[in-house]
Amino acid sequence: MKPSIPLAGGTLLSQTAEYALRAVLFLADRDGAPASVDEIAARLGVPRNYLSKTLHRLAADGVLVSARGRGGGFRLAVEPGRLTLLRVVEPFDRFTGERRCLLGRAECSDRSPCPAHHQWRAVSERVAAFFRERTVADLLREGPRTR
Amino acid sequence: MKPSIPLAGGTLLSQTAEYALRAVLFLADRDGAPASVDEIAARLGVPRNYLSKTLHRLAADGVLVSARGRGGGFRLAVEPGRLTLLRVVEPFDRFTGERRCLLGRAECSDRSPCPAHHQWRAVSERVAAFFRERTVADLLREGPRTR
DNA sequence: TGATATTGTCATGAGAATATGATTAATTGC
DNA sequence: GCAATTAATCATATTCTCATGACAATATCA
Repeated sequence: MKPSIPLAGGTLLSQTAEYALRAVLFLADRDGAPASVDEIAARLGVPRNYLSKTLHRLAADGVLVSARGRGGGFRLAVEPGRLTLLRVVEPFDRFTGERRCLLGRAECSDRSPCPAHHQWRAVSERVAAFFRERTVADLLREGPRTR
Repeated sequence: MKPSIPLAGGTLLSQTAEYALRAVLFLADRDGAPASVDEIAARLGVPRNYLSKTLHRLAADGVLVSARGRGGGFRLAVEPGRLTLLRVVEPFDRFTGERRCLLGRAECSDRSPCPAHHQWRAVSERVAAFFRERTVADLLREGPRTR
């Protein structure tokens, strides 16, 4: 298996979700022109058949469109500016907003929080919001928008 | 295996690291008095032998102190105010600061960034900073400090 | 010394994530 | 219709995570 190449964001994304995101960004850069799995896999340096399944899944979810035969391949099914990162990533990594209480309290919610609740919530919500709100176009646009 | 109970931080921590963190928080609350694996496992509702290995690892890393025999158990080896979350979590989840370029650019660094670089860095660095800078005491202290 | 409590270690297993290779199915161009 | 191209699928392998159960090692107490 892959030895220990660090994931793109620490522990933020599984390998599969990272492949998906990178493939989508690659396709978004080509603006409409379809690319074959072979080409994408070679460009990204990821295993071909594994990527194939991943892309197939994205197509099933309406993120990509696939076409067989000559001149076929994959292309975006959604305009980059309307495609959130969450849509790309959620078929592979479950990004439930749910959190479990770190202190193991039976009762731990926004209304009756344990001491760690708000701090913990703040970080994980920040990450969730990033994927929920940023679009593929945002990532390709230079502006930092570091918020 | 565990079916689909959401992890404590979305995808931020592995199950193992979450066990470790919760155990450490539990111990920090007891202020010095050692607790046995049996007790901790029962309280947290996590598998006993698995937790045992996890705690052993923390002891080997100097985060906990273990003692066998009657009256033994585990206790913190470090004052909660000086124990960062990173020290608790890093034996299990690699939290390297490294990131891989999402666009697959050969050259992608802070100095010559791809368009996605800064935005991606901002999120993952936010998470890394949380673990690096917050201490166990911080999590037990009520204050939101939501920064 | 012997009973008991406790951590430490080992063997093993199920299941998920990741990966590879071979084959099948659909589409296009000639 | 035939060859080429390309996605889709299938079978299988490898490695990692999470977990369980048994037992060994060590410390305490009476």
